[in-house]
Amino acid sequence: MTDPESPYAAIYAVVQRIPPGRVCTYGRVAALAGLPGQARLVGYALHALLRQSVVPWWRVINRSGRISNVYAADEQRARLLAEGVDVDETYLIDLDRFLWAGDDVE
DNA sequence: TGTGTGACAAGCC
DNA sequence: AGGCTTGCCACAC
Repeated sequence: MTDPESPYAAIYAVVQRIPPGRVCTYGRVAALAGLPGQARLVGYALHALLRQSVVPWWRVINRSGRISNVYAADEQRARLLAEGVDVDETYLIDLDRFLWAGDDVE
């Protein structure tokens, strides 16, 4: 996040738009950020946010509705539970209830 | 400068 | 339905 023109800025902006108690998938965030199919970039960008709590990176999960984060999966699950998101012991999340389509706020 | 890898997604078998 | 393969971009060595 060195240049505002960098795709990372768009990713961060989208993640910040995710309402509390709601989660979003990498692909969804990527699409909203203007990077269709480039979900890997989202994961890579969020990887650098682990130190910065200015962005709710914990609200971003994979397409399977699970936390693939091997670096802070425990912390992410705790944060989601604090947000009101029901996270299973196997890091499974109900996308049908907590998935944010992005149409809540424009 | 070039090769390999990564918090993924979609397609195919 | 579930598992395997390919594509994509940016960054580390």
